[in-house]
Amino acid sequence: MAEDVKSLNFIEHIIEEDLRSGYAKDDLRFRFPPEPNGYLHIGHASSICLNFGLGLRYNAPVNLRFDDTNPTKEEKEYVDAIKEDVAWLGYTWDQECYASDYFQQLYDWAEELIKKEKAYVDSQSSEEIANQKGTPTEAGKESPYRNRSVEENLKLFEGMKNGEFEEGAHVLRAKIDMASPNMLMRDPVMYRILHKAHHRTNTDWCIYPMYDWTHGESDYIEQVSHSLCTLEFLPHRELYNWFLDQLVDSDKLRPKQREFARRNLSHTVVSKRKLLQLVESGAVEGWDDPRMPTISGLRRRGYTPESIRNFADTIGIAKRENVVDVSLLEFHLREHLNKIAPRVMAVLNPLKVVITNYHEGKEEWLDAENNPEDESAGTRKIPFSRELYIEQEDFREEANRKFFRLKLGGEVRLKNGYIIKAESCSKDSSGNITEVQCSYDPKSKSGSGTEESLRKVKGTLHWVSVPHAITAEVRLYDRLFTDATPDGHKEKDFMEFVNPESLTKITGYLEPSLQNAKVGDRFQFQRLGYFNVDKDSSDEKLVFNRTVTLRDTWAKLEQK
RNA sequence: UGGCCUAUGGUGUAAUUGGUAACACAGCUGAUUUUGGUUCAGUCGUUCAAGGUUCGAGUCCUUGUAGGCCAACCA
Repeated sequence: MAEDVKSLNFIEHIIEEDLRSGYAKDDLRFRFPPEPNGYLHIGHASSICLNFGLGLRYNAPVNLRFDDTNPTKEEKEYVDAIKEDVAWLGYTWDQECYASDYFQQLYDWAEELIKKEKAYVDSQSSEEIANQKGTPTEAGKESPYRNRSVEENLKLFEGMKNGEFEEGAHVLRAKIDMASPNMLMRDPVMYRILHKAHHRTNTDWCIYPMYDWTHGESDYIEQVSHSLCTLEFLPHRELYNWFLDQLVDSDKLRPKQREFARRNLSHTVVSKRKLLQLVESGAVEGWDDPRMPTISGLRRRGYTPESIRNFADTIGIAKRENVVDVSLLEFHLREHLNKIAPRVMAVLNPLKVVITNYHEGKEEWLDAENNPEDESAGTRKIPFSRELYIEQEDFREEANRKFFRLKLGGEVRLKNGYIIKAESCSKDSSGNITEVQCSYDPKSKSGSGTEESLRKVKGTLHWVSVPHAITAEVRLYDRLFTDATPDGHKEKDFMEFVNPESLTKITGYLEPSLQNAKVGDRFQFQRLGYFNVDKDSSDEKLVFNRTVTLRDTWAKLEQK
């Protein structure tokens, strides 16, 4: 513990300070409060990791609370997806809560506020109320209904609850201060009438509480100690506290709200609205499209929960605006996949190689290491024969010394196999290379221990045996946006930056051991990248997603 | 032109609360390597500006500047 050198973020400093000033460690409790109106994305992951990370750090419970106060947008489908995503990230919540479970308590408290003349029923239209609100630089005007009697307010409020009025006929407002410099304090709406069925309470209620009236009170009911939200809620804190002031019991814990900056990721967007737009416009195929920065998209793409948690941990949390480079996410992804992904060979852009001095019809099963980073992963057998596929870009008729791959007259090692030498090549009528004829050194077999096998050859290529290869659809993903900050341009819509080449589907040739790969299985296709089996796979057809390429210093050299 | 928040390498985050500005990524060199992967070694580069307090300021004060948030019966 004393060796824990990890520095604290500002939230942890606040908690440590609270602890020092007498806060009992057992009183610590956190919550992750999603609204079930969409899918979770990488930005939420940061918040999830923050709250659940705090729970782990202080051994404190963390509730999963659905902020379900708006039946017009919320659905059970989203509740289920959110639970799946949080669990997949590896976290266990203490209680599964719903703001809708507190509707009765909230209603009772609202009546108390009316009795204390801290709330009133306003019967104006939303336009009228908006017009009276004033602006940030000028005070608002008081509603003509502001001073209704307690009795009348009580009666009207009950009528609202009982469904006696049309939507929009009345609202319940807190009576605070129409001249406050904080617009949120200008008699905010607490309840509106909505004749809509709710995903949990069905038609029990036809009035629904607003966010501000619900959130802090839910925290209080659950005795959440630190209620963490994003920066745009900072002005809400005054109102959060005002509501608590009206009803907090001094022998109960009083929650405190603190705000942090939402995390933005380069080359993507993290906003439910924009994500929805991508789905509805057909730019992607759904919420879990592997190009989406949703948790479900990242999962399908092949990301591991560990990599996302490490990423969240590294970027930390603060109060300033930020755009985290996606390469940091990819670093953590590769770091983890490098440790766990079995290596296999697959050729994506095949070029046939014929080993002219290898017997026709002969085949050998060679030993191949499954993961050089993990000895316990063991070895497997891969077939070798006279006809092989290598990558087109691994052969050139001529090339300089920097090109470590196959060229005419040059030698190269076939991974786990033999050293071969390119003797000649064939071309089609338009000059494209169609086949390379090579000779092999029979004594150079990998692992045989012979002098020849130990020879240093600069290049090593991956390959598959033509007669043994199986095929699969391989989906190559590139960044969804061509710009680092697609939604950071005032005069251009983010949709203009959608990368038209973010998905390429090709046929790949794979070593036969992949025949039995299961949906979700992750592999490193050697020298190419990490791939996983997509859920679109069937018994007849394998589909692989490219999760991320390997780091490629050769590609960088070539660009120069 | 009201109120509030923020400002540290290219990016993100730290700095024992006033005491040598550091960590990770990215970049660049080189070594190792049967993956141009991994690993290892090295390297580049930072406190928004101007004043002030102080022996000493990223940290405190003043004034600027820049960016963000706030006028939904959304959350």
